[in-house]
Amino acid sequence: MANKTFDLDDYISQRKEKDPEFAKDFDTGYEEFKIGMMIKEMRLESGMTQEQLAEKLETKKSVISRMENHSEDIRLSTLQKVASVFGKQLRVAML
Amino acid sequence: MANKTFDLDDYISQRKEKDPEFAKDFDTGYEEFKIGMMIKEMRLESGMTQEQLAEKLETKKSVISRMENHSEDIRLSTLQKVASVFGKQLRVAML
DNA sequence: CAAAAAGTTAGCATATATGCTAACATAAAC
DNA sequence: GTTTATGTTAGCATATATGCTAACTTTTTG
Repeated sequence: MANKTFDLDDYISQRKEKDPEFAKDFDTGYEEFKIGMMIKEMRLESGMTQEQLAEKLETKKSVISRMENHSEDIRLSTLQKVASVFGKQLRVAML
Repeated sequence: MANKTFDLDDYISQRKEKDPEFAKDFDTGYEEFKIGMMIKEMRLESGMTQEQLAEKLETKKSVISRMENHSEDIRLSTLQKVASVFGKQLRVAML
């Protein structure tokens, strides 16, 4: 799983099958919820604590917690910073 | 071309080959520049003026121009609104 | 259990995306 | 070449993402 491609929509659809509660939240339109999930997944995969991620992003753990849990929106530049910490490239597409 | 998948990185690399000036701008790190290009491409493909797009987004044409040309960053929610106007789904991935 | 580590939340400060107007520039239409 | 449509930019107002601290909760470790 170290170098997997994390596709958000795939993740969502798979998880919706297994977890009806999750599906409900997502369908209600909590878009940022999934981004937070994504960030958390990547952090856990890389074995980091919130504080370690925060250090790499030159911020504080409270900021990471907010991003993962209940931030309402996020800037593209912030997502890019996060991606780069994980050695990933951010890709944005409309399809 | 009506329903094409617009992959940003592919677009960038293709264009860099043909247009060294563009490549220079991109490599300098103007990340938002490419998002603006993407929005403009989609608008033109759908045959809209900036003003028409602005109306659908309930804003003004000056906002669209700024987004397309020299905005420095953009919120994910804004990108989602734009995508939905074009009947597209926004996809974000780190890979 | 007790202590330590990790994560959460509230509240406020600051930076910046977005909203808007108005003046201007450029291109299209006639 | 003069309207008309379209696009650009500057300046300012407003909304909100992000930064930070401190108190708290939860989990982990011994």
